[in-house]
Amino acid sequence: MAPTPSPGKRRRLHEEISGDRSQPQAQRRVLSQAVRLWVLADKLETSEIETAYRLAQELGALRSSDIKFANLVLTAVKAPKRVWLALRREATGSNLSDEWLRSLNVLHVDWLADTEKKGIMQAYDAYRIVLPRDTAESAQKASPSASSSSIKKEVASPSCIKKESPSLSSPPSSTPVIPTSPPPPAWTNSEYSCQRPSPLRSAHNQPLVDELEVIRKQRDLTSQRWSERSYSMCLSAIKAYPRKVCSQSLKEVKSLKGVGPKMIVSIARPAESCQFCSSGQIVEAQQILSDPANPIMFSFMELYGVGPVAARELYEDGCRSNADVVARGKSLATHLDVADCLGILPDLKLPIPRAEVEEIASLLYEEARVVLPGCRYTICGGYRRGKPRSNDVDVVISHEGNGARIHDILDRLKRKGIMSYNVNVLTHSDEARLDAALHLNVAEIVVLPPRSVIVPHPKHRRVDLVMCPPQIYGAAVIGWTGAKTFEKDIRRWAKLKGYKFHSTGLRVRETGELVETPTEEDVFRLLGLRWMPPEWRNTDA
DNA sequence: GCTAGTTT
DNA sequence: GTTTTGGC
DNA sequence: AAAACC
Repeated sequence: MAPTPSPGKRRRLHEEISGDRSQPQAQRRVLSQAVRLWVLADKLETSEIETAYRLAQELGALRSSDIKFANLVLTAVKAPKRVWLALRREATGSNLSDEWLRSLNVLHVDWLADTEKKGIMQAYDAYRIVLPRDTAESAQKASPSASSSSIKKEVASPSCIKKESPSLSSPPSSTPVIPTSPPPPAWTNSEYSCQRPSPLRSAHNQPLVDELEVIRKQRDLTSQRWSERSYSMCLSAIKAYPRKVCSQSLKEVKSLKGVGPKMIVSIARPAESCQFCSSGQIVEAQQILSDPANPIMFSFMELYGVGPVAARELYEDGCRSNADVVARGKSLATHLDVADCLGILPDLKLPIPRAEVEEIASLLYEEARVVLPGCRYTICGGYRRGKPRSNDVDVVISHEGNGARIHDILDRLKRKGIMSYNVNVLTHSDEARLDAALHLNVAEIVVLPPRSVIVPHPKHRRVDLVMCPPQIYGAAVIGWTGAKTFEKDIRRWAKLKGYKFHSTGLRVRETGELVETPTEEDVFRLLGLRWMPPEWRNTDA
């Protein structure tokens, strides 16, 4: 069996990496901290090695104190065999396996010089030193095509994309989006994503959006908050851009709000040719994915209750798969019992089809209407934005000034065996002194729907049940519909207009006075925003 | 019961 | 050059 | 990382 690469210590994030991180901030960040460099000493003077490290750090990369923390190796040696022997020599002290060594990108030192000279991270391929393989190893190299192609097939078959449109007939053409009553406003180059329509998938630039998303996730993983925000904004600007990003449109792309100089360097060379168009890839995104640690930590972050810090910790603890996480036996979502948490974790990762979202929502409504006669409900979240499959179910229910009844609803759901876990109940009585009746309550629960035609194989599903009075219903529905960047921008926009926007209501900034918003349209009108149908709020990748 | 940090 | 970036 | 502000 192929031994897993002495998985133990791949690296421990930035701690072991002596990168003078106070310094490279304002620098030309041609490289990023995703590059952890180690230089092979052979054929280099001590001073040359030092210069290389210094240059790499100046360009924004990290200097690795030991090969075991690196993901990029530079060498002046060109003979693959010699490089391979030197690497094995270096690796013996750290007990690194051959397989581990092969996961490194080994490049000629010219890569660094050229990267500096051209002012943009150069693609690896032209500089790569392909490590030789001895015959014993080459046997196991041939096989994995079978498994990888089957995975690819599953990913590449999003026939799901336009599968079920809920009520209306299928769209005529172009974008796989559920038709909506009013057409969205025309595209504008705005700093605020809430002012322009964002489709589920970009008709012209989705591959580019996906590349940017890789970098965004890496910034998230490494808790670089503002950089992550910048990539979110850039990505949503390009997602909404109604033309293809190419050398012809480059001039206009450069003028897009949220697409600054660094992003332009990533997307297109300073010259009029376009890096992305020619190679189909952004070098840094490929670099991030080429380190096997990153996809693993990204997948941990998809688990309910795991954020950047926990993902990094899991990896450090030696976890490499979902099964490892469960086997580790530590609770993740802090409000769930360890056994419960680990038991339902696999289920919670599975996407929920639209029909099941609707089924679960009506189950909740059946109980809610008994407790709160005449209540209304709206299914929000990704479902409302037209996503073919959702990660969870968000339902906003109106109540006539009696949010305390949320516990009655939960009791009923529990008695019927629909609610399997109560994760958390937030009774958010924001500014309670000012508006005693205006409560917004959120129940974060896990539901196991009964078997039915629509749900032939019931799974545990995450459900957010939101209850609010009619006066803030519009704000709550906007707040729980998303997407994330849309929410952030509508709040920034509201600030600009002298309001404070929150899912618990729209308020005048100065006085804190509540402005009633029974419908979403009220919020848009009061903020001076054109109506944006939910299907066009897909600002995130 | 508090604070700090993390996650939703 | 400094501040803000959603706001709990 | 970008943009608005000063």
